[in-house]
Amino acid sequence: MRDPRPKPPCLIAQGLIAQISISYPMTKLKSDFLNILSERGFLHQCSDMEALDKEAAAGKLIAYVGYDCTAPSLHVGSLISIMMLAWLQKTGGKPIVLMGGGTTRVGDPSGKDETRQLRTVAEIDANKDAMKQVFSRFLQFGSGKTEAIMVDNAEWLAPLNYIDFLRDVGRHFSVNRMLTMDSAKMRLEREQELSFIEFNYMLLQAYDYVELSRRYGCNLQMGGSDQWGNIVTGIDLGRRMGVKDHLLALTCPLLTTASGAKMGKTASGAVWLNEAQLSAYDYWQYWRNTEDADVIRFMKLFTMMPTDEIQQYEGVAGAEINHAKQVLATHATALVHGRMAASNAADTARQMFEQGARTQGLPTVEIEGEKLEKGLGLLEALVKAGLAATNSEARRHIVAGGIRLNGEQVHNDKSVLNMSHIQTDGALLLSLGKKKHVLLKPV
RNA sequence: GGAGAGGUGCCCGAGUGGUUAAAGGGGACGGACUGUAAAUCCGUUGGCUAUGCCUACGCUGGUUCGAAACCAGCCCUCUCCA
Repeated sequence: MRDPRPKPPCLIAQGLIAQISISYPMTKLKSDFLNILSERGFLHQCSDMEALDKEAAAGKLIAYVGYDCTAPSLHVGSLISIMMLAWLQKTGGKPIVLMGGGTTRVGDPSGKDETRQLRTVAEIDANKDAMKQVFSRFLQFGSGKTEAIMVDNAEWLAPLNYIDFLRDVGRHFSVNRMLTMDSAKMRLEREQELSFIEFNYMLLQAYDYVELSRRYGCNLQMGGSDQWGNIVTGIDLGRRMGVKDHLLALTCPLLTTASGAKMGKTASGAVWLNEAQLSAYDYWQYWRNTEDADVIRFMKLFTMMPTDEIQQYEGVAGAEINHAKQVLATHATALVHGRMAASNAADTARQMFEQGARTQGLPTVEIEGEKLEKGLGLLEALVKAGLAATNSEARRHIVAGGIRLNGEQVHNDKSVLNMSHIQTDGALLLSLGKKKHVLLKPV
């Protein structure tokens, strides 16, 4: 689509985050919402900063973020947008959590190298149900003015009729323009396939925005910077389809660590928010291992710590930065798993790493007592504990000197575990490297 | 529909009949050093009941003592043409 409007003055080039604070010094922002977001480093691009500030100050923001149901849990990558919704609610706006029950059936090509396999509807629905729970930790749901609501775009997308949709919505889209958008351009440049179904994703997301605006008066869509194209397309579509509200777009930067790695990926996969996918202890560990250079930035983004408190940690080093990481981990974990779980994780880690003492708080795996009495091969035990994917991998870890049993390095890959290895706490401890520990408990 | 190029391990990418479980790089993991950080250095990186066996270079067959490599058919991607 052509955009007939002159570009809003605040529309900054991608990647030039710093410009926001230059062109919009904090004193000029009237709303708490934008002041907080700006101060904490959430802002990347905005379609009309002045209008957004005005609406926010007047308490008239109704904003949505869409989440596709591609996995049984959200992960750290989605956390930043959840935080934006939480801040919105705290500052008098109304958050809408949009579950992509419909759009996930199509698949978003944005930022993806290649087509992902289509998911079954049953899988999508199961994912959706599992994903929901985490939002209640961050948002107050209800029907009040600032209470959050959750909707599923399958509600209006699933019943769409193809011909009607083409005539009502499709005619507003220019393929010429769509091909120039980042999501499509990347595939085209890399000579990778972009299937028609994915190509349609943009239309559906644009239509979502229109529908949410009609149904709930939604006037702001937020998301990661990779969503910019989809979001402004929605704004455009809204104008063409006669939406009266002034629709707005706001994106946050796509986060990488100071050394350039994508946020939220570890060896064992994504950093999931649901306990079922990743224990609170491991979640705490993820944040504990933050790089020095990221601590302050992450405190601002992933905790609700007041900024003056965060400032105390600015520029610290050595033992102090280590302490700061613990504070970060505990605050971040408390948001997702609750205060209890967070402080338990912190205690467990303190005992394990600082005192070298094992505790019951470590991830625990149950094994058959009978098997242990007969003698359980170390390789099998490591696989059972989840410390190795296969016997061969377990063997390699042992040979490399990465495995410890009750704190003692093991060198023999033929070692056998039995009841004599059980310690007074009724379990035995297997460790991989310095950081991964699992208690094996006979049942 | 026609012509050409291509499909190799988690990713990129070399290999065009025989020590090829497949060079090199990236990533990841382990070790050393540290602060549970970063950087650096070293090692590992298909599976198994393991001096051997099985699986693997898009799929299916074929040629051969022997195939990722040669042949045929099919599938998929890209480029140009219609």
